[in-house]
Amino acid sequence: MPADALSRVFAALSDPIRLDMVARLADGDATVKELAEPYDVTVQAVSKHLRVLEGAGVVSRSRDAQRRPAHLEAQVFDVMTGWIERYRRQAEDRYRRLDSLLRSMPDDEEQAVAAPAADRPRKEETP
Amino acid sequence: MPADALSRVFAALSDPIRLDMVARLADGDATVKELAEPYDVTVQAVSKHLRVLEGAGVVSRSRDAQRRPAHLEAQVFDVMTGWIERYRRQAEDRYRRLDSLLRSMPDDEEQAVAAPAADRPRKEETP
DNA sequence: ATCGTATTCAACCGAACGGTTTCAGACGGG
DNA sequence: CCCGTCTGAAACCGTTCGGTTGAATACGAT
Repeated sequence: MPADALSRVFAALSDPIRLDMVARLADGDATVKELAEPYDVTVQAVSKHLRVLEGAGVVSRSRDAQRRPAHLEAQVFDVMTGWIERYRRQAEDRYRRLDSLLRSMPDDEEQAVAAPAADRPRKEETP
Repeated sequence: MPADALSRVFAALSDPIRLDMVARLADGDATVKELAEPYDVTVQAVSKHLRVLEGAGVVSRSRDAQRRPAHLEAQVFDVMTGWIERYRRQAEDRYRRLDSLLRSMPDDEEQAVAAPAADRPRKEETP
C-alpha cells in the first residue's frame, strides 16, 4: 500500500524493454538468455532490467542449475488496478456531482464553480 | 495503443510527486501554485512535473488569466487498465491450463513441463 | 579435471532526470 | 498605469539510468 512502492512499480514499467519483458513473462517463466533474445542489447543489460523488475516486486527469480528463470509476480497487477480504479472512480464521481450541480443551477454564474478547491483571492485574502 | 506511449504514461507516474499530483487532480483541476503547495520543492519544479504529465497525455492544461489549471485526462486510466487486464488474464489462463495439465498427468515427469517455451538443450542441440 | 554455458559483478560512459536559481513574459487589480 | 502574482524558459548541477565491455562465478556435461 505504500504510495512510494507504487511509483517504483510504475518506474519498473516505464522502460519499453521492461514493459515488453513483463508482457512476455505473462506467457510463462523465462531465463535471462531467452528474455534477451528479441532485443538488440546485451544479455547483461537484460539482467539489469530484470533486477529492476525484481526490486519493484514485479518479478521473482528461482533457480534451475545455471539458469535463474524469472517469474511474473501477478499480484502487482492488483496493486496497480487498485490505485487506478480508486482515482478513476474519484474523478468520475466528482464529474457526476459537478454535472448535476450545473444542471440544477439557474443558468449563469457557472464560472464560480469551475475551480472549487482553489484558494483564489476572489475577495480579500491577507487582511 | 502504441506500446511506446504506454511506457511514457508509466514513466509519468514513476515519480512520487507526480503520482501524488495525479491523485490530487482526481479531486478537481488545480493551478501550478496550488499543486506545488504541499511539496517542499519550487513551483518551477512542479511546473516541470506538470509538463511531463502533459507530455504523456495524463493531464491537459486550460487557461484562466495568468493561471493555467491542470486537468486530469481520465482516459489514460482506461489505457492502463486495458494493458494490465490483458496480461493479468493471460497469466491467469496460463496458470489454469498448466494446473489442469499437471492435475491430469500420470504422476512424475512434471519437470518436463515446467518451462514449456524454453529452448533448453535437453538433448542434442547443434548437430 | 576441463570445457562450455548462463548469469552476474565492476568500471565506465553519455544522456536523461529532478532539482535549483535567475530572468522574462503575461495578465488583473488597485 | 503600474505593481504583484502566476507561469514558463534558460542555464546549470549532481545523480540516476540504460547501455557497453571485460572479467568472475556457478554449474552441468564430457
